[in-house]
Amino acid sequence: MGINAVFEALSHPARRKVLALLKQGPMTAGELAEHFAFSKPTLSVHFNKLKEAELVAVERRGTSIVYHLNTSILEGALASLLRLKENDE
Amino acid sequence: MGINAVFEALSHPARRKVLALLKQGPMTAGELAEHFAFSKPTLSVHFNKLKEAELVAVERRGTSIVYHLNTSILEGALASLLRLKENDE
DNA sequence: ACCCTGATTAGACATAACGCTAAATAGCGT
DNA sequence: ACGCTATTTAGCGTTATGTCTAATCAGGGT
Repeated sequence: MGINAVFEALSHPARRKVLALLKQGPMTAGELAEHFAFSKPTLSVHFNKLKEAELVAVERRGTSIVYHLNTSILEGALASLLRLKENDE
Repeated sequence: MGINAVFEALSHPARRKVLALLKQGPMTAGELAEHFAFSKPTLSVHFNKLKEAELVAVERRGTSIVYHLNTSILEGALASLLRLKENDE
């Protein structure tokens, strides 16, 4: 888990697009789905990978499920990439 | 290709480790291989994905092949992640 | 030309990813 | 309890990934 799951999750364009949409604010699974041509079950699997990587957090609201972006995990990935580029150490 | 190939390439721990090793300076395929338990053919496939993503550049030197880190592509990935986190747009 | 060393390609295999449709689940309202 | 809506899980087929061993290619030296 951890950083591996994060990079794995980031490696699919649809999942990065989900993150980009969630940057604007929380959205339900259905609202997110409107932005894709994929079936909802397919998207559900993508959501799940983002959740496993903790890139998104989930909140149930009535019959809907709201996804939130978790920026702190994104910062972890960012830091990891920075470490590959920087001169220190 | 482009950014997708870059994130794909980054999604495997061995490939990120290759990049980390190359950060210290260029290395031959054989030198890189000493740091892994994988067979050389397996590593060769990983090198190839890094090359396709242009995260590394290749230079033949006699009978050896020297791999160099390409930091500019890393910056592209960094910029892409930053765009997912920042407030502007 | 031959051989040695370094590296990749070919072939095989197991596992996982990705997409779908159809079925199951969870919560709300009546 | 029933039905409605929102979402996920199950099952399936196809394609891609990751690993290996064995074979091949490329360059240099004798």
